[in-house]
Amino acid sequence: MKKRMLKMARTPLHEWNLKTEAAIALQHELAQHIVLEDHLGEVRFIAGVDMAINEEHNAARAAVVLMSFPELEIVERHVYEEPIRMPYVPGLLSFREAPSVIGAFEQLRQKPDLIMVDGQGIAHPRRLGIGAHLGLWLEIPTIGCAKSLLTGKYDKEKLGEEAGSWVPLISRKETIGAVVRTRTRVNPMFISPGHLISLETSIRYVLACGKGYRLPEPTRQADKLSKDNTTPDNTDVNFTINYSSSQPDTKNMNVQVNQFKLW
DNA sequence: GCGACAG
DNA sequence: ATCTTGTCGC
Repeated sequence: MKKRMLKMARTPLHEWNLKTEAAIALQHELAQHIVLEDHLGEVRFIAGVDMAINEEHNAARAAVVLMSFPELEIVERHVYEEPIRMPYVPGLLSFREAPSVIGAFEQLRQKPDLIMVDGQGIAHPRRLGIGAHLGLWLEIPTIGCAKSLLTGKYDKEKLGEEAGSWVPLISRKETIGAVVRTRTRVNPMFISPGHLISLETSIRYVLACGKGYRLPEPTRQADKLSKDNTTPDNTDVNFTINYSSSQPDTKNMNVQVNQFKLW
């Protein structure tokens, strides 16, 4: 029997296997469609996504964890693995990671109201970091939560040491995000709206998802799931492997597990 | 021309 | 991203 999952099946926005020049041109084009006003309804479910790479096995593993809000309890967990498609190129991260993340998202039963992505939102050279790109593709509000800076400047002196303090991230005279102290005396996070959300609201949700760690809980859980080879928890993990990303439905195995270690 | 450069 | 031991601080 087949499992029901979200059918986001519609005409694909675009191809993913593009040459550098085409990818850059596409980012400029897509950035024009980003909406930075809040288009959120009641937020009951927030998803966190992250990736892990295993060069040795040429495997890319994407993880998505759906959590209830504001309780922040795990509702669903999915891991999607496939061959690595592209090398990492600063500014073109989404072309390497988004396809896998989308594969993981297609396993979700419950559609999230908000997504926290590991990487930049619009705080990107062409204003289309992976957070913004995923928001456009999925048509769901997204927030970019990066652990380091890609582009932009900020007043390091004015950033307080206490959790909750933040300063704007500026680029070309414009505010493209915020440098947020998510934990006292710990390196800040670089937050920027992805799509269908404002910067103020983005910061609000990131702080509301804080559990005393540097990473907001949804992202932290996804990070753990993509890296850990075992999951000694209560909730099961849906593990899907696509052995041929070039031919999506050729070989695909999907299993429920609570213990896994494929590398 | 010279650096900087998410994960 | 991944590698990789001990160690400083609340």
